[in-house]
Amino acid sequence: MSGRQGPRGRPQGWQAIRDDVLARIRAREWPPGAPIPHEADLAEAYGAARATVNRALRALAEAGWLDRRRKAGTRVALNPVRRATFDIPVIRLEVEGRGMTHAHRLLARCERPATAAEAERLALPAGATVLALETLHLADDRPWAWECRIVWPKAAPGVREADLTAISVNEWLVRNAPFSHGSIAFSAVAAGHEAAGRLGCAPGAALFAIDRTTWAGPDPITEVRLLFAPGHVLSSTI
Amino acid sequence: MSGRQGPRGRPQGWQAIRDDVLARIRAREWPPGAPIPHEADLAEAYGAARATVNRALRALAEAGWLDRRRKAGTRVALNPVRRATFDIPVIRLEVEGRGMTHAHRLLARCERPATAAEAERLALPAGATVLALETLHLADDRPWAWECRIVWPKAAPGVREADLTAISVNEWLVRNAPFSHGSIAFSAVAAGHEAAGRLGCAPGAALFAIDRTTWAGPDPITEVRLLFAPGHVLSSTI
DNA sequence: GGCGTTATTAAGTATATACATAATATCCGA
DNA sequence: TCGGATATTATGTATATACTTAATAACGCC
Repeated sequence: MSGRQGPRGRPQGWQAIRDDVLARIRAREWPPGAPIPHEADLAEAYGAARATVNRALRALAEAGWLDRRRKAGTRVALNPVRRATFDIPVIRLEVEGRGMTHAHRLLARCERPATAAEAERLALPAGATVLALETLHLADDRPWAWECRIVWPKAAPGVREADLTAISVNEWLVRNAPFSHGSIAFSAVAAGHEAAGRLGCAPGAALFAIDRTTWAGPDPITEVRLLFAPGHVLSSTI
Repeated sequence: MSGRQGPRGRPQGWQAIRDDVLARIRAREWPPGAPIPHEADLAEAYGAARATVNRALRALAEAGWLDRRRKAGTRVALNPVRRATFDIPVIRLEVEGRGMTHAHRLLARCERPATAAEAERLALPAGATVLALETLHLADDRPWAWECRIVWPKAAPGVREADLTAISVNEWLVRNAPFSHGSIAFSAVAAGHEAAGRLGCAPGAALFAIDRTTWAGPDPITEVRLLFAPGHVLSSTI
């Protein structure tokens, strides 16, 4: 949490109000569940306009510290749900961001009809053909992540023609097939024989997995499972 | 992405501007890296005040779609970094949210000097005494997560006296020792013998792990490792 | 007392205006 | 031509004002 800095490194303006309110919440001056003064009162107390106070309180509400409802007023959140946010960049950038060099190999590429399960999950029309791709991402020439993906070419025009050995599907899609929404799930899975072979680890090793599905409006673009080499850690600050 | 709804379910006001700008970005009318019109121009184009346009563009910048810099103007983000945000509630609420009943058992509790590694990680004073706790969380009477935690009582006054069999440490800390910041990391680890025993799974099974450290200003509050029973999935929408 | 209508309230949004700030662009002198 | 001072510019923030909206509270009727 930062902001415009005043003479002694303290934020000014709405960020100062935000920080002061947060300090009072932390100090239990306004305990969880308790209502805090109205915007108008706070505005007067801080000698600021209501819009400025609104900006500060809105920021705290977005961060999960306050619950705000029209007419009901503003209350300190009862269950201080903390949000962890993870940036999900292109794999290449993730690797390079750790000071390693990235490379990828397109291990397999074929067009085939979607399986029943895939068609179900992605709401694909019956008998739809998908592009199935298998990519190995390398960091400093060592296996980093194994990517198994299906793409629905209808929702990603141009994939068929793209040279996916030069640019990874991952990156191609990010740049050429913007999605409107999707889901992401993290889990831990035991390496199967195939994964173990790809990633150069023992079968049964604990692997970090990311499953992601993305959509462009009503159309599914892609579904992917990423299995990372053992030891992978996804971290963030809260 | 939602907002105030107009007659046909379409957002109004600044959210309409946000959605329109986003649509143009998606349609490549403003391709990645390209500058978009100035706030003042957009305001005129949309027939709105600059503050309203500002609100819309700020929202898109926070979501990672735009890069904004004073004087330099506003550009479509070159690397559309998508952010996944996870709510990190109290474990009890997470379990109950899935329609199961939560219970916990305090397996161990002792006060001991911090190990060298712990003191290092948490910047504890030499020879500091920490409270070490081991808790098993149950969902519908089946193991859900195994929690190994150390707490620095100095930064969490009252923990020593708290009845941690009635309320889990997890929840006690959330309610009584608000933190200012911290770190969180997700990974996959193989179950050791102890974890396997606690969670009722085979040794070597792939477990989803969350490591978290929280601070109250300069003081470390707690460090915890959560190992979830096999099959645990952390999901979110993006 | 129970229930539906109305009044009130506090947040949400929109606007015009003004000034601040951080980059960039320009200019000018050595 | 280089480097530093200066002007310019787009965003960032603050303000007063006004109106909207959702939810609660009050009211009055039956």
